[in-house]
Amino acid sequence: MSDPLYLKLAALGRLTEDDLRALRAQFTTTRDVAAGIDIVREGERPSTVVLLLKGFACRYKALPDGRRQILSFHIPGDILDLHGLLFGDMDHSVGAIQPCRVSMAPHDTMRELLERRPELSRVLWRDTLVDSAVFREWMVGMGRRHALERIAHLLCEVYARCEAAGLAKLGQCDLPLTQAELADSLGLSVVHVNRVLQQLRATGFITLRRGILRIHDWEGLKGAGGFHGGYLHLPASSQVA
Amino acid sequence: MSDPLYLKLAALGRLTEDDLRALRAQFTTTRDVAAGIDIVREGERPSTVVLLLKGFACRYKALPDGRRQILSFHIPGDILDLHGLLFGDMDHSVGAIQPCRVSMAPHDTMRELLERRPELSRVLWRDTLVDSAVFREWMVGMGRRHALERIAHLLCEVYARCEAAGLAKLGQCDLPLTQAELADSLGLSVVHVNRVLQQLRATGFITLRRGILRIHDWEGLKGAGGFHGGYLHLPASSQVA
DNA sequence: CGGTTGTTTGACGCAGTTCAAGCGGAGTGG
DNA sequence: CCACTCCGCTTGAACTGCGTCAAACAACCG
Repeated sequence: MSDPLYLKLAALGRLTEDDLRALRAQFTTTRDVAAGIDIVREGERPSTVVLLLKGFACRYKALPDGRRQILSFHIPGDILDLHGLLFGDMDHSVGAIQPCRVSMAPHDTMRELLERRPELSRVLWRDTLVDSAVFREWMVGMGRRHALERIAHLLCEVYARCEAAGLAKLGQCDLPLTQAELADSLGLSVVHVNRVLQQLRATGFITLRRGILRIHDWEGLKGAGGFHGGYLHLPASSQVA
Repeated sequence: MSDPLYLKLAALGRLTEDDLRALRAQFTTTRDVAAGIDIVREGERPSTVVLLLKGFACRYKALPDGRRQILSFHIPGDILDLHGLLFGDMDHSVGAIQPCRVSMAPHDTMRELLERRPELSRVLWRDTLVDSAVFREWMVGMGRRHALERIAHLLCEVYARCEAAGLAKLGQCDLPLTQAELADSLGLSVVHVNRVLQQLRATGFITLRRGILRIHDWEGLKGAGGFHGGYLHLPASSQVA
């Protein structure tokens, strides 16, 4: 089935067709969100779980003085606020980077469903653990990798995930991020991101224009970023790494 | 009950006495680990879940060239590798900072137990989500906070967690970390950590000697680190924040 | 075609790193 | 009980990766 949710969850456990359909059926309503608008906001107490159907989104936290840190990027098929389902409130925001289409499942029916289907619970739990693994890898980057390694690593990660989601082919995928957004996700300044991207282009590893990322030398880029994709727990079929 | 596991899990859901006892009973064997030794190692496929009973531990990832990033600190009551239970393999290591005592529960009986007790599953799921929330906060620190804010924030976090676990009193708790370990957790160099700690001492916020952290000005330290403890999801009773 | 948003460039400054050396306390062995 | 060693802490000086500021440029959009 081509539904992005199916593709993703299939990699995380042995769900029956029935489990999948039951879960998918929870997402009853649909909403479009314009670029730059928040899908879930810090401090809110959401009453639904949000599934991203179309577009790029990002998880972020803002400091009172305007600094902000992007915590993760999300692509179609990602569930955006399981945290809210388990805790009731959000300690961070999720914003639309492109115009996005999202779908909502009410918390109460969702909880009932998970109660009845332990394997479904486990798969969603694993999903949140993969998010954790990505957080950890980003921490390594921000704490211990130089700007160039950090950027190269991020590009590898995004590409690998897009490929697994069927959103990339032939070394090419969407990457609709401004350099400011890249900077906020990497803990760098816009100016520095700009200069390092030029380096990566000059080396011939990538081109990045108009929101399209082309990887010309996957091995080179992987090497530059020290990327090993195991932590993403992608299905073996699409193991670019 | 004074068991550190009970204290912790009680804050994460409405577990029955029975649930708690059943979970605790899973941890059948006990092992002592010397300081500096790994409790779980990256790449391993552990067959048990490890509960920390005594001592400080840290989660970390090492880069091939010797750089390393500490990802989180752990105190008694923390379960160290639920990731391994859900995925089978570890993408990072956990090491003992002090001499530690740990207890092990076999994966297979653990899985059975969770199958039978959905509320227990949910509580452990929440536990991993709190870890995630801490990761996110650390990312904000490493990406967007200056050294002084970062260190102050970490000290607040550790103290708040120790207090909730009954390991702190009167603004004082154990912090058996070398400055090298602090540096590796904050993405800084040892030298800089040293200098910034002196600043914090000079301001009168803290003293830190022989592994004992004394906080003299909680509000001041909180302010310096921009700390708000909500993300830790501690029980309201011990909400220092 | 003017306004807005994103990219690029240059010059300069600083927070934090690196290197190198000295210091102090704790453990060990003679 | 002292000498030796190891490890962690501290200091100073020089260096640099990256940030900041400021301005020009390019692309998009109504």
